Amino acid sequence: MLETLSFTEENYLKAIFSLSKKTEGSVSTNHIADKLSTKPSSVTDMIKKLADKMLVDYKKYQGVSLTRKGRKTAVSIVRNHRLWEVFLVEKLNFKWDEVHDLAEQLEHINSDVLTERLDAFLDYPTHDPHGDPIPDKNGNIEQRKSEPLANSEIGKQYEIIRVDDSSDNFLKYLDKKGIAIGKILTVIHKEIFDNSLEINIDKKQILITEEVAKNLLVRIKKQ
Amino acid sequence: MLETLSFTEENYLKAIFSLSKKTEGSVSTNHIADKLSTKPSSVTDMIKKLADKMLVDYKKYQGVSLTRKGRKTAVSIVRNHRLWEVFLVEKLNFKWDEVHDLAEQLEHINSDVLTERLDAFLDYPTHDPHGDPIPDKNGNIEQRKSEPLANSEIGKQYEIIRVDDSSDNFLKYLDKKGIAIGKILTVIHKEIFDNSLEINIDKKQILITEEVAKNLLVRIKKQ
DNA sequence: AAAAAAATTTAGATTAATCTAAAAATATTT
DNA sequence: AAATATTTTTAGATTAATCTAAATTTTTTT
Repeated sequence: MLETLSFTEENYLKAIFSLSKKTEGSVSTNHIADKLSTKPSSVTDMIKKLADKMLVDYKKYQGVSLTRKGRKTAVSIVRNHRLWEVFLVEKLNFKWDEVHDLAEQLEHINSDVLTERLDAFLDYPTHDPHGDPIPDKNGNIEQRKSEPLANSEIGKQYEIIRVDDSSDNFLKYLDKKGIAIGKILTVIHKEIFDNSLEINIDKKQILITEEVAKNLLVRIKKQ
Repeated sequence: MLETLSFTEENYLKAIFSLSKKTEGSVSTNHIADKLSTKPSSVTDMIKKLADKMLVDYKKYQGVSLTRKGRKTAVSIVRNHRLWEVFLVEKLNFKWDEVHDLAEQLEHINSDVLTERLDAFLDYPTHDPHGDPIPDKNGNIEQRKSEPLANSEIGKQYEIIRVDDSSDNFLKYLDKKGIAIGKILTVIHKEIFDNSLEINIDKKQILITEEVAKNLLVRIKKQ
């Protein structure tokens, strides 16, 4: 069904998939080049190749979007990536800031059987260590409602369910502050001047900047 | 220490390592080409590249051998391969005839930390599902003494500790006959005409051809 | 030791993925 | 709507890994 793609082709599909979630619609050549740290001319070449394989829709100068087939492939790679991240954290005791690069390699191992066995071995996890949803084997992605903590209201209680930035530095910062997926926090005060927040978490009061609050995705716990 | 090598370069090192165990000394271009299903001219090109990187010793028309550095790399890939095979069989319930191709991909994931974590997670296995020894992290390979069952003596009891052919077909044949690593057998009779063996295993008497007996490595249990 | 066979290397092409520099198209500003 | 800036594509090269076909070296046979 899904033909064999090169490592590089798979990475392009994944990049386009990831970018199209934000841009809604077609993705520009420059964006892809940025995301993959390559040059726009290289992107144009690869896009043509992917278009020949019916993985993307492409009209010159108009950007690209994934076809159904392209999306299916991309989602399957994302599924692999997130399952391997769970494996690395839960079974091999890696920290959540250490797993991305390894999962980038493991995700390209192409075997449906392996993926399903791994899924079962991990007891069918629904989210990866960063709170991102793991697509099911049919490619469906459960979308939990969440909002950035930056949009929160004073006095309300929230549960942290996801991070929107998975960079090492951000994750290590969160560790240091004792902020983690699943924790409950209450917003005490929002500073009008710089939008920083005073929050209560684990019975301690801490201050976080707006930048941090934008990248913490939460859902309301109770009023 | 060990620079980054391409997938292909790693496979050449592994092939040379594997072939030099049998040939003792240097490995010929044609043998490598056969092993990797490629052409001798391609092998020559790659050998030059590996020689430039000080991974092999090479003199035109004289074959190649691994340098200390090349051997170290090859052994580390073999270590990865065998650890992943153990993982696939013990944790993901694959059968021993199903793991080779997956391990061929997993072995190239380049992370010492990952390897050591995996080793610990599997509780430091010493042998893979085919009975091949897993090199330790320093590259030492424990050599258990063994002999082909074809060389066995009548009336003696042996333990099966390794298979010398890991092809799907051979492994499936062994499954069907109830022959597995760790089983104990007694040699009842050897037919002079074709060197086939009558053996007793799990209280059943079965007949195996010389070809099979050559590929079963055993060690004596008691007289 | 000469001839024949086999193994190995070289020369020259090919494919995938990339790049730089220049050209073309689109978008933005005045 | 013209001029300018930005984005995207094309043209032509480069590198890695491979191939075929021809040339060379080594080995084996006679």
